[in-house]
Amino acid sequence: MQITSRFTIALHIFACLYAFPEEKITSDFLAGSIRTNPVIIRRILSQMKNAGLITVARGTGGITVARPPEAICFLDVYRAIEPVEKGELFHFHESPNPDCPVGRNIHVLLDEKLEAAQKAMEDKLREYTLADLRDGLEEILSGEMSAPAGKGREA
Amino acid sequence: MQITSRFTIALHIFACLYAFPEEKITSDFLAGSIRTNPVIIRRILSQMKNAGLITVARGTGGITVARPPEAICFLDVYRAIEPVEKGELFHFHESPNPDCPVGRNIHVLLDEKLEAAQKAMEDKLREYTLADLRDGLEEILSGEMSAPAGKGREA
DNA sequence: ACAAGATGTAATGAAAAAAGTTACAACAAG
DNA sequence: CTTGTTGTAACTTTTTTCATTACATCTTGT
Repeated sequence: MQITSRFTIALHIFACLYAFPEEKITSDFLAGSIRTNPVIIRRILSQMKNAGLITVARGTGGITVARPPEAICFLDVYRAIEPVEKGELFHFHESPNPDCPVGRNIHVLLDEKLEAAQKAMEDKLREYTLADLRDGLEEILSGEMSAPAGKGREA
Repeated sequence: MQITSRFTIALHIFACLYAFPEEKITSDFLAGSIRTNPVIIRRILSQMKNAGLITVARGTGGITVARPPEAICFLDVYRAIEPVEKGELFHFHESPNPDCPVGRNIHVLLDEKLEAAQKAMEDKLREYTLADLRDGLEEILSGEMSAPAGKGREA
């Protein structure tokens, strides 16, 4: 099973904010870049707003990032977007047999280890910030300029 | 989104194998401990068999672990069970706009970082083996003996 | 040979979750 | 008060997971 595309969509949104600093970024604009429905975007924006990562201008439209890019890490975005059952990455079968010594203890037995694995991933997500995202994008785009799309490469 | 319960079911199966070394472990037996359908179990067994982690006795029934418990890590089990699209944990939206500089680059932009996060989790899963599982279970069960279930604790 | 008890797997269904869509109220600015 | 936007409810579609039934196949014991 995979982690929802909503997370990568959220990062996509930030990438657009840094890529088009002049433009007013609306949910329609973003939906065009991501190729999905504007309502999908608005729901994600809503979650990020509630998490205090951005502010959204009602009525007029437009998004502003609430903190400097160095101060928002991927984990902040992840947690804003994936508020899945108590934040547990791994899923247990609902009703193991309490009359079986294994069944009634399987959760305790595994919890610590699985949480450690989840934490390892989250710690890595914490290392990356929106500044990395912005810089990485800048680098890619400047590369695109010097070697434009299409096949126009000299022999 | 969460990782399928099939992974924790697989670990549950190994726990049973170590907890009941005398008994012949059948898919019916396991289904009883996990409280699911035997076919669910058989499909998981089939995956682990294909991955070379166990052998299953056809006809007569019974499961044997193919390697010593120190030689099978949680990641081996995870990979046997979750052969999700090229093993990618994070999911991208299918069709970002290729005419948008962000849309056509979002995948490259994020891939490295998300793979690093996934790898961090997998590296942690690699640290735990079935020997840890077996030992942890043994410890819990010996604790249960001295302080039996129910509320019979002395004041 | 064949009965008993397993596994292997296809086919199908039910339930849950994710993604997409439509519709419209609320809002801000010119 | 018009225009363009956000906020959100309601609903549908699609996908995925989980569960179930059915039956062919295999192994062993008699």
